[in-house]
Amino acid sequence: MSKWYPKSGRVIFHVDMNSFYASVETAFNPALKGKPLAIAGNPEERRGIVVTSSYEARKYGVKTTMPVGEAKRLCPDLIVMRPTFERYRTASKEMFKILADVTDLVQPVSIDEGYLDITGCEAQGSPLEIADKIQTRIKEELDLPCSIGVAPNKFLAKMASDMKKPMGITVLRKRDLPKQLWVLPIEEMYGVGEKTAEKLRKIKIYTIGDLAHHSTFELKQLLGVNGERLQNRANGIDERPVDPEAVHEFKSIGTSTTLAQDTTDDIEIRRIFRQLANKVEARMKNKSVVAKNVQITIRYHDRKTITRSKQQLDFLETGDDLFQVSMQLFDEHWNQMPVRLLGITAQDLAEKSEVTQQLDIFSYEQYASKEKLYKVMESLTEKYGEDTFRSLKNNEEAKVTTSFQKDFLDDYKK
DNA sequence: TCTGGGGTCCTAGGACCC
DNA sequence: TCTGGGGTCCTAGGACCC
Repeated sequence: MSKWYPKSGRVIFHVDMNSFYASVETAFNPALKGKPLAIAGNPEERRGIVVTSSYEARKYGVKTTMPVGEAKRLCPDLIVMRPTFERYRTASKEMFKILADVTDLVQPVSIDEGYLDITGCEAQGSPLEIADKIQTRIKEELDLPCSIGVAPNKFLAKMASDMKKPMGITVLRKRDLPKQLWVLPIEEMYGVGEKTAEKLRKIKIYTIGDLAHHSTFELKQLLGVNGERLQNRANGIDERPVDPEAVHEFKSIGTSTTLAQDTTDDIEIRRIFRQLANKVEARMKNKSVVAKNVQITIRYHDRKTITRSKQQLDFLETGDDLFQVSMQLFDEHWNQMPVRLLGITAQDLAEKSEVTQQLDIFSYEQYASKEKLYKVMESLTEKYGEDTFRSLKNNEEAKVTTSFQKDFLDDYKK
């Protein structure tokens, strides 16, 4: 084994693209190079917040989620562009192709970042050499900057990639924690947001080091299971594997829109729900999934936001179904106040193929008689118990169903 | 200058069953 | 006669991340 690799444990990379949208636009149009650039929505439609900005713009104090008006005040020469997601998706695919050349153990976590587990890649060089090769290729082939964190686990790799930007490579080993990690203010820790930082400061935790050394009992009381998890991470403990399959295991598909103007108009609201339903349908079709639960989101004039959801008896897949359920939820729960945002989310998703197969088993057309179907259902209950039988009907154990079908059901079929 | 849109995970209460 | 404790499902909301 190469002397560069630890004798035990893993070597994890976190690759983080620097100001991704802005960088892609600049690669696409080099005339933008060196200019203060912000990618943002349209202020006329009340979508005018900065999504990403170039480093030149950041020098002026331009930040993500800042309203465009404010950003322009801070930086009068700011170039503001609408996002072009197709471009970002293309660039993202190319970037992940380069990562896949190093190892199969790549876990994309968003359009512009991912983890790699390069344990056992000695043949390709030391971790630093591999990181450098990745960074150089992404720069030369795609003209895009990235930062890479190199560490024994995901959390440390994530924190490390954040330490030198743009175009940094940072190694963070266990022995580096006191000097590199523990000195950071608590709000810079991944997983600690505004609310948690506030709670932690109240018990005199100001740095990641303070968190690492605090009473675990008190942290659990304050933050539940998250307290212990955050403390473990602060101590450099994080066993989560790099999972290349995780990207396929999505749990919901949703879309929402902020209205150009608040409204109480029934017709307008129906029209918007219709559009949202169609959009969700298209994305569900694209992934070949169906949904057992539908959730709507209503944000009112005062930004107060409610969600309402309903579990369905059957799996839903058409835009019509989504629209009907959404309108029903809306009519039941809308308080008649002006609406700012509306959304639909399909939840409890299942593969369409599995559900279809599952439905087959319980649809009696394929059996010689109704009695035979009943017999099958009885046997299923006997074999698996009532709870499992219910699960089968709910398609939670399609695999059991499949094996059952093989050694049992055939006898009863036509 | 007023705060987008896409997600995940966790918590907590009530219903219901055993 | 009015009472335990455990487990799961459903619903709503909150925190966090990019």
